[in-house]
Amino acid sequence: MTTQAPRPRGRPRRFDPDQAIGTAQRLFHERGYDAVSVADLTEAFGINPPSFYAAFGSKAGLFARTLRHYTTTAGVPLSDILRPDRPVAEALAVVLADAARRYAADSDAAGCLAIEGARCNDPDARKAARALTAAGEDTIRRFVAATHPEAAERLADYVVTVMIGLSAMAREGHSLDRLQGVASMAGMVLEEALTMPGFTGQTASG
Amino acid sequence: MTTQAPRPRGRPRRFDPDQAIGTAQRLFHERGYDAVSVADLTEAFGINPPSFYAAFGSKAGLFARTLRHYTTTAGVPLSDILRPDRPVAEALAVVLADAARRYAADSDAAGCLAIEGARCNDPDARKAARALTAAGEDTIRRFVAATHPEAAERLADYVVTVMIGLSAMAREGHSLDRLQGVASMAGMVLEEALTMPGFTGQTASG
DNA sequence: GCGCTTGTGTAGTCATGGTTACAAAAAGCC
DNA sequence: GGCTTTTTGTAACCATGACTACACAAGCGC
Repeated sequence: MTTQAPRPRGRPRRFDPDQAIGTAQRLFHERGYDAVSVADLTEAFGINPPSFYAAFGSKAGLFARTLRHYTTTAGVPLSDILRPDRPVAEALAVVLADAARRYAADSDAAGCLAIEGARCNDPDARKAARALTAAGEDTIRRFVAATHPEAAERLADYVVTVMIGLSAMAREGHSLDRLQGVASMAGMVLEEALTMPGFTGQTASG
Repeated sequence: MTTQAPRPRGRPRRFDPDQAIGTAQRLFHERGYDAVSVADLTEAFGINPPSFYAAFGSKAGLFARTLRHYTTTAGVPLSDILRPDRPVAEALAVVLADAARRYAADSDAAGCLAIEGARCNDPDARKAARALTAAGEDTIRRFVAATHPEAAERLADYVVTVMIGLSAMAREGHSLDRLQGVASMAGMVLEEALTMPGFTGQTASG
């Protein structure tokens, strides 16, 4: 239902940028940002470099658009899971379980596109990916802070750390079962950590 | 005290390979394998490419030697911590706490060289790094299996996942305090997971 | 000193990878 | 049908990066 105005004007495009973004998402997810070259992309799209740059500006630009599409499509739906009325520990456990499931769902495109993209070697692409992961971290922290302000940073740090680890383990080829095992183990500590008074980080200092 | 035999034979080296490995370790740890070029290395060593290749064979070869040096120098000493007579949960918690401390100790060289190296784009370098991380994972799994065979894989997966996450968080610049907070939180679940009967991975399947 | 061995310096090769100049093509507008 | 607009295809450019050919230098054994 993309409203398709009368007709743009000049020579019509020989390819569909939206469809290309889907192809790009698959390639970036399978091989990682750095390992996908512009040549790979143009070949997969069936176009030549000038069309690529006219449509997307740069490889990092395409990646930014791809990330936007990914979050609304295949990423962990944090805003849906972290409803304000939901028990905090339970909701966070669901986030971890959902991440495990999604990251291992497609063994050819394992892990989280944003988390993995945040570690690539291109500054622009990295920045785009980090913006997404930072937004996710903020969402988690604010969700916890609404009811447990003092535990928010710690719990958000923990959940994000485990998610990053899960994404890496998924990319190493670990099975869904093993990821789910880690996620469920990680979830067990959430309740306890919430109700722990004065838990401000020095418990392991001895 | 490196026994310095009579004299090697031909023209003497203008540089010390062992010292170069120390320099390489710093560079690789600071910037990551991919982001360090052979030109960077030769410049840092004060030599030219032919000397580099004569001494180390390839960039990945140097990295392999650097990793060996790293494990005996700055890596988490798993074999020392995971003594067979030690309570399992306590020992694993120490591993996590030690990782947090080490990964955040030097903000210019954050995270674990082996864990991060295992995600680089060069197949040979990746293989060398993965051999190390796999050995570490095996050490953890066998340590747990000695007393809790059924929990070994799950606990090893969990500890490794958190360590990978901690390394990533350290590289994002998170403070020592925050990493220690995550590590101590992650450590809280270990005891419970050990004593949980029939905990074989299906708890989150509903 | 002469040959042998080994390391060094100069100056490259070769591939890859992101990006672009330029002219031709394909449509709309009038 | 000409003018304008936008996209396309060919063919590059330019930088980087891993690696090497080759001749010379510097030590040892004799």
